[in-house]
Amino acid sequence: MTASGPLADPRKQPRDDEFDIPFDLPATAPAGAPAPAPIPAPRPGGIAARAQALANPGRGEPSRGVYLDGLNPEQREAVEATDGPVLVLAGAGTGKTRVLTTRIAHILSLGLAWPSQILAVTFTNKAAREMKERIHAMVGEEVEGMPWLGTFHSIGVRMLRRHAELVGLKSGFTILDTDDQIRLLKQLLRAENIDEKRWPARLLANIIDGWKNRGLSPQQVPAGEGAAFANGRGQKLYTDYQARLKALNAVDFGDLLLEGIRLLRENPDVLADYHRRFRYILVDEYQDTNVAQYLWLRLLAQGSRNVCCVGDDDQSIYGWRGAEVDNILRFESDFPGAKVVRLERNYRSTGHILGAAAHLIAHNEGRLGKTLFSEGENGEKVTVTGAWDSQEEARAIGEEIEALQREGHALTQVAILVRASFQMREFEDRFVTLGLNYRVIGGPRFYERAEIRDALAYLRVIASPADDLAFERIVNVPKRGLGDAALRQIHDHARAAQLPLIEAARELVGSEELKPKVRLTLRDLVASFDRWREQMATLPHHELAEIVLDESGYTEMWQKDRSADAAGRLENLKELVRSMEPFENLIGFLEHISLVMDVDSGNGGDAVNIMTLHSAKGLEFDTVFLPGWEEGVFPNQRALDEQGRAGLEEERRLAYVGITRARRRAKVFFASNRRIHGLWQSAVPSRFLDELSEKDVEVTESRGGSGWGGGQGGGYAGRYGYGPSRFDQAETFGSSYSTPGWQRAQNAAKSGSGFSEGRSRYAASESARGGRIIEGELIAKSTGAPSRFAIGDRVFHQKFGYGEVSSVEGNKLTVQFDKAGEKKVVDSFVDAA
DNA sequence: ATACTGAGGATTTTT
DNA sequence: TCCTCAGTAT
Repeated sequence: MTASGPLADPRKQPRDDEFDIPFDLPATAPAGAPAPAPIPAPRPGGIAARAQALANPGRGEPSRGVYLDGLNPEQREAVEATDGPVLVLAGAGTGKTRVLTTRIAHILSLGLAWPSQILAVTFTNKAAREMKERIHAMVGEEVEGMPWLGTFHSIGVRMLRRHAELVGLKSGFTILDTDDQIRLLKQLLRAENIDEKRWPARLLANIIDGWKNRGLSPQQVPAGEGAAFANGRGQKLYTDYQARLKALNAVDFGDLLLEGIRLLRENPDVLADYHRRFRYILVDEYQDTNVAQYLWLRLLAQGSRNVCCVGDDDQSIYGWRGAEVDNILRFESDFPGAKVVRLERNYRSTGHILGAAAHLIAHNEGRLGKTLFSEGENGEKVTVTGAWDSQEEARAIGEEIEALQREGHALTQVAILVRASFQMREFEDRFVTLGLNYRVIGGPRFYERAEIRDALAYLRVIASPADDLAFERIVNVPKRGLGDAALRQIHDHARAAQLPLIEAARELVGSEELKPKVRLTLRDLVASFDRWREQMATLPHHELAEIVLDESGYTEMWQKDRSADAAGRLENLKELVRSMEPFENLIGFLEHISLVMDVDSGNGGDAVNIMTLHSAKGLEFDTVFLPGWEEGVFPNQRALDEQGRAGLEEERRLAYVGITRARRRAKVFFASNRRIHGLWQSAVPSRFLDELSEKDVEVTESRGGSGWGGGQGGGYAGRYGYGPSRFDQAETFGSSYSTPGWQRAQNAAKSGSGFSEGRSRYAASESARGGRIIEGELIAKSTGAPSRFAIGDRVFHQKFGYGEVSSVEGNKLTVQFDKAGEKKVVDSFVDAA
């Protein structure tokens, strides 16, 4: 097996023998070791033996290890129930990961299985990495013998590479990401003469993904659904798409599972091998599994039936991408005789936070029901604060954070969790003004950046010349005069001669068909690729990457670019090259990148975390700010429109996830007016606010004193008003929140001074003026050392690019940025241009 | 082949 | 409002 099956840690050179060992022998067994059938004895001196010795000083009875100490009774029950199916319902902060990792350590130390006989699946690489680290902490090096610890996708690839021929692929198949997928679909749509305006490729990609999530092959698509796209051509397009993938020897992410299912179903011998191999199966975040993943798991679990799924139905927030909460709700009937363990003891949050969250989530109907409790203090109440508009919301949160900072709290322990990323901007702008360090988590991913994808495309063409999608991507990047016309010629020839694009190009160069200029350029390009491919054998791959980027003119292209982000892009390219170093070779790196494509974002010191609620799942912070709790924003209007009650319940689970991220302080905000897509809209507080238990909530005024009902000349309360909405009539709204601010707001709402469409525009300009006044005060207060910049200076800012200083007040500058417009920034954030 | 212009669309995200 | 994409003008 030289075409490299990926290992759980792709940075290790794939071992040649990995797949040649019979499945019922452990991959890690030393040569000549006895086969551990049916139950392997602990190897002398092995981890299991050591653990047993530790656990049972003076006794021969192997039952209990030190690692079990400190588990509560339920956790211990979940760890020790090794036989048969187990469902662990683990509420937020109840030690879910701990149970999972301890269970693995337990299985290993009792010698119930070799490391290579345990299948442990997670959703994200991050989760897999963490699990691996924690197991390592418990059992040491033995974790290195666990090749089947990984994400659904990485394990899927591993199986497919081994048996590629059985599903019509070659082992070196490439994995397409969403971008490649869409470009391919665009080609298909064009070939079918389908109007891409009416039937966008992106939509088709989503539909196909949806089918794949549900485990449906083209033939299995329900007739009605297959007809829904492009006047009945959906199913045909799906079929064509799969055919194209096969022709390219490629798969998309969905195929990694779908083809895996097909492989197991159509090849009983292969399935039987895996049944023998996997004595124990563990699944993290089971509530997030989709139908395909469920089917895949069920196939594999039919062997040993020792399957342990850990999840929390209340934290199922990925329904929109195919996750089926049903999978967890149905576990007991899917796996008869299953043991269900509930973990309800929360180790993370204070009583008030838990109480508020529990009361909220109790409004959902379809749930298994858990009641979290903690033995800690009640702590601070959850606060609910109204702001006039989103700018003021950001200002109020900024001030609270500065206050926390003054009290000595670390910014890394503060998070702002938003529903949608458009909400982040307001905070970024505000924090730039304040000079408050922040980091956005989850934004555009490293690998999605154009420059990274371009660089990778070059490397892909070098590594696998038949990668047409990669070739297409970079054939004219940087611009070298090989435009549409030239590409079409190459395409035509490739199709006629049945060759990959780059080979077709090579032949065309030798003919008279191309214009002389094009011919020369293309000849150079083909020659360059030949040269690079030769160098692949002699040069370390990261050096090769550097050479490729330089010689292709790619680096130069960005060096010449004067736009704001060019510097950052060059930095990203350097980072990419750096990240290649630990890998054994180019192939290994590309394999890793196609599945992981995630570079550890260097923890840039003390900074506030800004992220979406979705990406906050699994994390925890001392203080959590939850802005934007308004009807339409959260719960999100589209979720309600498209998914109805199910959508509302998922939004509510999202709210639950948000609150339960907080250890000590949860602070909810809403704004009465918000600009959405450039239009000011008056907003109604989210129904979720009223679903928080009053005993755990305190309604406060925004700290800046300029909130609704607050200060700033006492101006806002009178102008404040809700637009007409069903929420106004809702009975729950007549709640007895009793702070002055809340009551004033209610009075204002009842007095009928709600804004009409026209007046909400008026409100917008008023609020904008209010904003500047506040900002003026702040700036006036913060005059520090005189700035090193003067009016008229040219400056460069990491985020906004080049600009000219138009005013200087202390260390705060007002800069007219060429691209980003006028911004106020702290001078330490800019450099002289 | 590239630069400009106007329309349209704009959640959530992993692999 | 602001960004992306497609189509047109140079």
